[in-house]
Amino acid sequence: MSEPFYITTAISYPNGRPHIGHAYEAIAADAIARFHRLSGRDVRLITGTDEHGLKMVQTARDAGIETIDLADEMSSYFIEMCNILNVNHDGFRRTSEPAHHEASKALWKAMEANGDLYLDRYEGWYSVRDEAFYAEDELEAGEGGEKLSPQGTPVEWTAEETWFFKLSKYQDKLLKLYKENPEFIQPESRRNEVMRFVEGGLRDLSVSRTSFDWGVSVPGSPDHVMYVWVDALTTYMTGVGYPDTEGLFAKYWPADLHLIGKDIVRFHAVYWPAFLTSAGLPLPKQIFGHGFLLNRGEKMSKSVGNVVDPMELAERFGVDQLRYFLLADVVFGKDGTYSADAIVTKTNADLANNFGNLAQRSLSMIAKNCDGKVPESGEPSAAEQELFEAIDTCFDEVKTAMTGGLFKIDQALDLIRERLSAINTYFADQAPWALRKTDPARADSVLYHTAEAIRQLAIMLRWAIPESCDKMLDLLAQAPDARDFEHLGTPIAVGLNLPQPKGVFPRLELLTEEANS
RNA sequence: CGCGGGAUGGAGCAGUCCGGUAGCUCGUCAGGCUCAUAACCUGAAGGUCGUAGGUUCAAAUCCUACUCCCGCAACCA
Repeated sequence: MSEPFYITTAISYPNGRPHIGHAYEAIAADAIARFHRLSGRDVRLITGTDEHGLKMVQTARDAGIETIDLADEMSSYFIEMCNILNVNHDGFRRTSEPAHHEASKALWKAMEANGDLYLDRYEGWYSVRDEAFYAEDELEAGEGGEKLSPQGTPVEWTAEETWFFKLSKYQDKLLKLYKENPEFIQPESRRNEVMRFVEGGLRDLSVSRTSFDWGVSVPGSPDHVMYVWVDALTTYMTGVGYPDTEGLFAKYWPADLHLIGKDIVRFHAVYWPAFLTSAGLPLPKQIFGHGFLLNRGEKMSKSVGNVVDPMELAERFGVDQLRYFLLADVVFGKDGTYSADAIVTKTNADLANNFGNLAQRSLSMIAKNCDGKVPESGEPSAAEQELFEAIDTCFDEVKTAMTGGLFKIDQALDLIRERLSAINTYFADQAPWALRKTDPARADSVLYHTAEAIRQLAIMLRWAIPESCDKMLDLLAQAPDARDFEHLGTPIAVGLNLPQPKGVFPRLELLTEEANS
């Protein structure tokens, strides 16, 4: 039985269409999931949408439609995005689903049974826009002297009855958790931020609202709905069958990784483990807060008009081109920058030139000179030994980069790029087109080893750009079930009939109007 | 003293935790090859690593002070 690996993305708040940041997170999660699948692990990837909360209600009201209709429409775009980007999830959970309501209530009851929930009054200046309370000294005066939140949104004095979660009780336990498990929050900078926050003291958390009813109702308190984060985080368990703790849950929980954006690290690294501890459930092994993507160095923003639809990018540049760019060009964990120019440059250099052209030049020689069959391998010379030693090392290094708990995705791809480049160097040094005239057997040997090297690299790269690597492996006539990491050691068969080679990565041209966008 | 991120050859970045010949990609220049997607290979030019001090045999890397840029609002991972 292979070892389970359970990974989740954050669930997206769908009061707008998905943007490049959602795509980035989904792609990264998919790449990590695929890597583990290729390694033979039993992987489960769950994503979804967090559809509750006042903003959804308001957005729907503004549009003149029912909230659920808005949720249906918007979540469909997120599902579509996953399909288009080849994000191969094992479940798309929506918080509006009945099963999810059941899961959230079960978690609530478990926390209540542990004595961590109590009813109290909450009074303060509340901003509907921010869905947050503010202290008097945080407020600012507006132009007419009215009170505004620090974000400049209107606030009103609100007193409501609300359920509290005894977060304060978990301060020491959380700090102990962070200290004993440095990998629990990554990268390092995020971990430091969280630790500082918790060290500063935790207050009990208001976990219910009575001001609207679009959410999961609180068991025994029909006037209350749960604070969005209580039910949003529960999605990770809904995705493995909770509250049923047999079956999927027993197998996959706790999650190996919650991949999230850096803005919601606090909810995942502080509230979530506190909730779970309270409910007597095991904690996820790691929270990883990735960075944000900046459009040409600027934060994307509707007012600046630089919000980019990831589906349009995929359409324009290619799904794998977009995936490769985001995974390879952004240091995982840090903020990154994207632009049409950067995507074209990076994917042309690494995919079209370094990889695609390598396949094309070698496979077309096989097609023309070897009757389209994989030629005899011959005795490996020192050049081949050196090449394959480098490729073997590459896989070890890639594995280390991807499984060390730090997910050095960009480094892993860089290692692969280096080896593809090494194959190009090998090919040019050996010059099989010249050997063809002087030593045909040796030329065959070079072509054989080049094909074999490409086969291995295509397998190694398959988690990042699955569709293209599969095309590449099609050109090498590899069976669909012979494309996992365990097949790296099964060399391509001599005499195998290869299809007519054709380019896998077309070169992209940057359009004039894209030069500055 | 609010918090955080950043400043490294023309551009974009890694390296900074655990001091020891400054690395990668793109671009530029010169040469090679002609199997290939104007691609591939070789070589070269180009940086006193934001500023000023300090520690050290030695600092991009540690310490101190300072300057500049960007987030921490909104749509948002």
